[in-house]
Amino acid sequence: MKRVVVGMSGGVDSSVAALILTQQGYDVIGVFMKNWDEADADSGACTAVEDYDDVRRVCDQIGIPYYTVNFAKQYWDRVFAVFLREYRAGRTPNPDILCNKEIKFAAFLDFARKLEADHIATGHYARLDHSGSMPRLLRACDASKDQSYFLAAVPAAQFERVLFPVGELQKSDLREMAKAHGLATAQKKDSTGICFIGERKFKQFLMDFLPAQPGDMVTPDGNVVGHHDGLMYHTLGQRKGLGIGGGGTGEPWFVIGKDLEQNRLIVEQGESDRLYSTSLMAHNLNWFAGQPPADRFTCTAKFRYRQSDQGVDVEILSNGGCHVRFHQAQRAVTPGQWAVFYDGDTCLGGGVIESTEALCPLLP
RNA sequence: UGGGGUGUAGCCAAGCGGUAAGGCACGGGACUUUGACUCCCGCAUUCGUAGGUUCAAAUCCUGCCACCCCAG
Repeated sequence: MKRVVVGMSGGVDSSVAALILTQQGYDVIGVFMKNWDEADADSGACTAVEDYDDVRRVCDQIGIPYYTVNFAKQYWDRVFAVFLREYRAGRTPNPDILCNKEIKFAAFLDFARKLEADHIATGHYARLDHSGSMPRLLRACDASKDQSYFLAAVPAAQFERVLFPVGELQKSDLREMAKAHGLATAQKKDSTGICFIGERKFKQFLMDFLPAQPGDMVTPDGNVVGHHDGLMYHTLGQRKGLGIGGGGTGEPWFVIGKDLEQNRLIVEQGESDRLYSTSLMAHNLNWFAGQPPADRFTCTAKFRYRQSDQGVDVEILSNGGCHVRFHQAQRAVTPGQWAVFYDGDTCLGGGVIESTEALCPLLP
């Protein structure tokens, strides 16, 4: 009997993933990862305990053994430290993409090997085609839940023994299945926020690790219109949290840039053309096929989770990066985030956004 | 000190005798395995202040206060 170790979060998706695997005749072991040690007992401190309780309940219900494992050290070193470094550098990282690469499909994979597992599985909404020499990552059948974006940094080899049991399901059917089997998590609300850390007041959370560095908020022509507590607490295209309003056109204000040298946050009132870009440069590329489809190719891309697919022309550069030209100007494409490429339902890979070319230069 | 103007929520701002629009900000929620965006809901028993007129005042009258502008 093939053995599968399932990463269980305490949510409904991984619960059903485990259920499906038992139905398919696998020898299933549930494993709950605890990767974040709560520093202080503020908001959401107990959710990890509740989540593990749910994992235990579900595993008892479907009759599989369960374990818990703590990757807090690895998470901190390989994910969170990078996350903080990126923020310090003025970028906006995506910790969950890194988490998948470094923890769920690396540290966890190694752990499963020690349990002599043939496969690992998670509750991700994505599909893997194992028919070829290399695994091919495909979008989930439920397009509205597709999470392939978050998997774009994982080297293809790390997917060789991975199963995504819920990738074929519609979310509504998955909920029904959980309900039909009376799973403890059937009605549980989907969790959001940074993986293993959870929903937080983001600025407050960051402040615990990146102390305030107050500076001015200025318009593109240099008028000081307010003050900020630190550039790292804001990201491109952001509206909330600026605290400025009134006067002018009456429209809301948005972050359109960061001036690291002078520690100034550049803001503008209304939907600025300056928020739009026509191309980007990316590095740290990961291609599931082992290499890009060609030196130049056309495909679709996403620059953030749940964005609709955008047509782009990709040009591979000699330095290992790539230049991505957008068919249509894109709003608030942000350095540190990931550009992920698709050919139809196939996820080709992705890379970290290094810089963008503005539709309208910020400085004349 | 004369003359004029303005004072409505944190900020803009409608209102012009009939019982406080709207926007921004902010708060809450929805959406969402990053950060964002977006959407929905909430947000002045009260109109600088003290009186007066009136059935009824943010709206009219008077005093006072504050700020702005022009004179000087």
